[in-house]
Amino acid sequence: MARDTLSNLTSIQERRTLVHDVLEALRQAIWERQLQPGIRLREEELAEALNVSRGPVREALIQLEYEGLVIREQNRGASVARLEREDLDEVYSLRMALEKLAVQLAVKNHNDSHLAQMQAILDDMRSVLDETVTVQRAADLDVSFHEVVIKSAQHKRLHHFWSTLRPQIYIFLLSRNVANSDFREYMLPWHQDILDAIRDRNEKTALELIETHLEASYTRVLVSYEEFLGADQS
Amino acid sequence: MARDTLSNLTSIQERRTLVHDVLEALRQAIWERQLQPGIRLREEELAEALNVSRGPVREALIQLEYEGLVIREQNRGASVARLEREDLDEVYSLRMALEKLAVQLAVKNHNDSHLAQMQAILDDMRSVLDETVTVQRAADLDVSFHEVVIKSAQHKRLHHFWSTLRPQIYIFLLSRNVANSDFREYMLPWHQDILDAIRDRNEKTALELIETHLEASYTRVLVSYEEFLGADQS
DNA sequence: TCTCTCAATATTGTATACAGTAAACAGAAT
DNA sequence: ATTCTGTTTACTGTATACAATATTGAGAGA
Repeated sequence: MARDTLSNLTSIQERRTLVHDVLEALRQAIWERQLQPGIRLREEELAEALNVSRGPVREALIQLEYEGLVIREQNRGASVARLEREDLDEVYSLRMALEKLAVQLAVKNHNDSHLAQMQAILDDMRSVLDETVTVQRAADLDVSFHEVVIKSAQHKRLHHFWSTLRPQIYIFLLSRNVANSDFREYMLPWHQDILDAIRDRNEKTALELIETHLEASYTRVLVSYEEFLGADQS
Repeated sequence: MARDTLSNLTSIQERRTLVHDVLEALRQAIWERQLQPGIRLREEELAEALNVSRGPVREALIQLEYEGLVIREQNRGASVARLEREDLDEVYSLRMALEKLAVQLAVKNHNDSHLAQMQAILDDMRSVLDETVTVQRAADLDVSFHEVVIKSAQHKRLHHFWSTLRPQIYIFLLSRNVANSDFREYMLPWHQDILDAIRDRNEKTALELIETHLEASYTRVLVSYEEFLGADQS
């Protein structure tokens, strides 16, 4: 069989494990607030609900603890993490440190594929300019752009650390009340500038941009997340 | 019963789980190179050797994967990670980013206990000035000083991330050929300066010091670790 | 009424047993 | 000889069963 025929086949979806499925289900449920902060996550209960055994559930909970979505205590089980204002501060300060390193490396190490991926996300943002868009969609676009920046740094550990932060970043972004003006005035131009600076290998500008951009993002999210926390109490 | 009576009791050693014991055993074995890079880590084999079941071993391997000491592949099991020169670069660049953030926060958030802990470690370093000292001991002192700096930042996630890096940092430090001159010319004065800057809340100096110090540490470790890798091949 | 003790219960920690996957090998076909 | 193919084998992935721990609540004593 000819080589090119083979390479035209869409690659087989890699075999997934139950841990993976459980992880996705739980993350999703936490993001959608079906599983609210503080709620206990009993291994057996989850296992029954998801039609798996305790093993995969347990491993998923371990992973979720790493991601900061779940708290586990010795002999006392797991519960959905309550993310307070201080957690927002921690996540964003760490994110800042990681992404600053990332753009510095991205300027040197990016390749055309990375640039294309970033551009594709920007195009997606542009295409939804005139539609009303869900918070999830907005958060997806935002997070995925930054993930490509991280990837273009070509630094395995950096990517891994950042990925660990991602689910929490996502939670905070979900508190925003997105409007179309967000995309027009904020998401699109900033990200475009960052992409340009990386493409032009302009380290200084890229650094300044990511710093200002993340500061601004933090300020906005701080407002909406505190609102959310306040509304939650009453 | 009086309050002070209670507070005088040394706190009960928290109940440890088998995962914890397995983790320590495996980390130690990897550090001591009893388990060499590339060697396969079969769950059942380890379980038998350590007299536990596969469950705790499996969880320990997951944790060790996070720490970068072990590689796990779908359906193909785990093996001891080979840390190459690029891994050294990754670990140190990340470490730099994290510790820079740490000292910035430490300057603001440290308390007297942290300063005392740092001073105690410096005293330990001073006390071994005239003895011959093992690499392990030198690495312990070095790493533990930096850990206190991280702790004094009072940033849970930062500490957690750094702790994940620690076992790898330790591996690299173990490649050094420590001499007493190291302590006299290098470990003691630099760490003392960093402590002073943190105590004096001098952010700028603290930042410059940690940066120069880690650069210097990287340069030294790079030499000894490449030597080690070279010797290993032949 | 309050505190203490002790059993009952619920839930995690651990062990064992079974199922599924992938590498390794031997034999057949070319 | 070499490539293919089926079978074996060794392991991880998953399920179930048992042990240990921590919380709860009821009853006894002050």
